[in-house]
Amino acid sequence: MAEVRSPDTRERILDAAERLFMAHGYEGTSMRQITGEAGVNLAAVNYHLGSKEALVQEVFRRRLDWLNDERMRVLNAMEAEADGKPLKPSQIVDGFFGTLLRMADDERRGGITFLRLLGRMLTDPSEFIRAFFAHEYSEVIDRYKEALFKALPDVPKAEIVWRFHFMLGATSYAIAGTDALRVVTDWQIEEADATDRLDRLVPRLMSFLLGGLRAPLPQFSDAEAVGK
Amino acid sequence: MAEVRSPDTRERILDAAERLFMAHGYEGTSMRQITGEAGVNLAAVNYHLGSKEALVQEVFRRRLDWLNDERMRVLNAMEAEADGKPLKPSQIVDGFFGTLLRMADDERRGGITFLRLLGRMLTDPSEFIRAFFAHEYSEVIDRYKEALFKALPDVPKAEIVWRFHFMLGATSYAIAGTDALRVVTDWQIEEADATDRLDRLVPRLMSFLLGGLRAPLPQFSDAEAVGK
DNA sequence: CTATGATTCATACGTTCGTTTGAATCATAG
DNA sequence: CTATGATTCAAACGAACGTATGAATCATAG
Repeated sequence: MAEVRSPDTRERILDAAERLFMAHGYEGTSMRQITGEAGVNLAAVNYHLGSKEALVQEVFRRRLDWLNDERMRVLNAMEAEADGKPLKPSQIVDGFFGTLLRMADDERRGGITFLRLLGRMLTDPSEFIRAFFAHEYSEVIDRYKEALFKALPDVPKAEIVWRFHFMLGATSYAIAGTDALRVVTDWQIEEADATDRLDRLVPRLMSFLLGGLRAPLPQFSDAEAVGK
Repeated sequence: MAEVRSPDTRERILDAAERLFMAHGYEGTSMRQITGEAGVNLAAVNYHLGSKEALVQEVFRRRLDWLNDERMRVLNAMEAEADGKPLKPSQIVDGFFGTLLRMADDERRGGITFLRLLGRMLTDPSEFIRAFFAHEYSEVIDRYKEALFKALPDVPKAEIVWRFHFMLGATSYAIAGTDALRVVTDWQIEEADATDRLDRLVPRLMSFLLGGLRAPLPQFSDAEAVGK
């Protein structure tokens, strides 16, 4: 009885799917494109993965399992070192977002391709993709929120949850890097290389996130009188 | 010779497409779904709009034209009032993002449905959609960036451009409102109504954006220390 | 009224989609 | 060697896709 050994066909499918889903989205990528780019037979996806839905879930799972384990490991280590005292907000933000962003330099973990894929898919409309993320992320999100509650005891919990949401948005949009609105313009030479660009992004994004997290609490104008 | 009168068929198609693109994305929505929901014949889309690509562009154009005109109008009014002096960053942020967010209450402008559609589509991978946004937005983006440069003369321009990018990301993710990671949890009662939720979001988001915009400049680890 | 052009309609075209099938090929155990 | 199960392969399936066609229907001008 031969055992389920599965050569690199499966991995080549996942790699090709990762690239193509990043470039064209889930619905915009066909099985024929994937198997063509991977250099395998069309039927190989259904044989090794089962279906297109199972494929995209596996594309994320093989990266997110490591990422969220690492986030947990980092948080546990920081909390052990702090010995019961609250962590600094910057530590927590770095543990969650910094750990993600450092994946860009690690080609074994998908590198920048996976980061951009994740940034785009977090707002993907497909119901089963949203449900998958919610399940995959709930534990680590809860732990980091608790750490922030403890680090910022004077800020209402609801406020922290909102700001966590905003930080996620700024990060996922930044790493998606679509430049949909061509925000980065001519006189910014750069655009050298995607990885290189991310090196310069990370410290800037972290400053922005911390600035937003520690911003003064909003003033609610009575009767919702708009602004100003 | 009868003139091109076009009853409300065209509008009903655009309304249905707006809802369905918001819920299922561009590639995930079929012409048959759209015409079914609109209660019109399948061929009506190609007759009134030409093609699916032209349809989605018109869905955005009928809202974005007004939005970006309004943003221009607000900025011009503020600058006229300031009489050459720099504006306050909070004014500029409110002019750009506040004007967008206030569309949520204006059902004639698409309301929250259009806001969520826009938030999701800004990271859509389709090439022609990105090109469309870049063209549609470039003028107003440039004007607001210039206003920020003037308002924050001590901050390097590149830094402001990055932070504009981050603000866009936080905003589009927030209004997309997918809750992909179920950030808003149980003990937050709410979830009453989508519009109601947005009322509470706006002041919080504005505080966050301003906090991020005015955050201390990032410290670059030596080697390649870029700006500052 | 009739005539004209705008709009709607049922239907079909050709293509591409995700998936399945069954035979061919490969690797390994006995 | 043969036997067995894992893997690959070419081919096809039915369904759904975006689009096009030409006749029917409608509104209005003369």
